[in-house]
Amino acid sequence: MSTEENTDLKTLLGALVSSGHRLTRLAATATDDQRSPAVWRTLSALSSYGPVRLGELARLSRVTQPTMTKIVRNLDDLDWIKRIVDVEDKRAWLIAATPKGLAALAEWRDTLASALLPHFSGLDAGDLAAMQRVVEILDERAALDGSAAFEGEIA
Amino acid sequence: MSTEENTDLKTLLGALVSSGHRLTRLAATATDDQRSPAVWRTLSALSSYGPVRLGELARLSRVTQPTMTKIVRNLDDLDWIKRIVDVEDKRAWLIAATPKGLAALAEWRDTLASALLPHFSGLDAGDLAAMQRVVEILDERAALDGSAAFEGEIA
DNA sequence: ACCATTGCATAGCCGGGCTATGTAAAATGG
DNA sequence: CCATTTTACATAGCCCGGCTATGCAATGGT
Repeated sequence: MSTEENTDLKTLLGALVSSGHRLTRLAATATDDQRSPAVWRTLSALSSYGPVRLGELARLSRVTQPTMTKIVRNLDDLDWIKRIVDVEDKRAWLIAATPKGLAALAEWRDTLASALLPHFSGLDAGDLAAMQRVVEILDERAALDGSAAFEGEIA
Repeated sequence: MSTEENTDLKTLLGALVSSGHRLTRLAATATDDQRSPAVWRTLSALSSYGPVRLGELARLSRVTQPTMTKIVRNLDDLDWIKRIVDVEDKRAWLIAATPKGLAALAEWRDTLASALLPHFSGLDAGDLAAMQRVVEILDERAALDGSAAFEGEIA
């Protein structure tokens, strides 16, 4: 991979992050959403990884443990997660999404996507394919396990 | 556009927003960044639109005016923006990015993108093209003017 | 048994979000 | 011209998600 290609990828990555920020605000204003990205991100992680320790959930979400403690307390109040005693370690909690939480996540996605639809009308099949591919790339590369595993393979 | 295609686009949009959240956290942890997405988003908007009123900047960024007042005060303290008296209206300020602010934005993008590169190694030209296209779509559709203009054209 | 490490909660701070309110300037209408 | 309404921004207060630092209890190692 030449320097020029690296520069192109670099430029793209910077632009992708910026565009993502913009999309985040669009998403926040497109619906009367009372919850933050952190809530959905956390529920999404629980949905993907199943019950995990609070500290591990923090790691997966790339936030510090006290931050995750706060988020989890919030989700607990909503009955969107439940705490499970980790029988192997009395210090630890396993955090699991409840059916109510998963339903809320699904509903959020649906409501949000519906609200965003008008902003993205008129895209052709090629555009959809591009979006699909980028989602795949991000899910693979921005996920902690995926990223770590990939680096392991290269190194 | 059939219902099925709408469903696919809906699913994609929801996934894209989620993936974007994940990328945001990756970006936040990939660098020792002391500034938030709001700072960069605002500087980026000023870079794109040139000097605008504080209220208009809030609108462009999809946040409320008091929020933007805070962000602008922050940027002002850093000498990354300057306030310009709007000669047409004594109540209003024009907010412009300073060269120092624009340099900081460019440096952030470079530093961030460099830090992200290892996570995204091994992508092929098709992947880059997909990312390029998605950035274009988001910039066009998530931007306030672009989105509004497009809706106007359809209606 | 003792000590270091680990897991989570708490404390404190900051900034970005919001709604509500206040002040001054500008626009509007009689 | 003047009273009223609207507009532009600042301030206040609240909440939440970030962080670092610290505390307490459990666990692991020697």
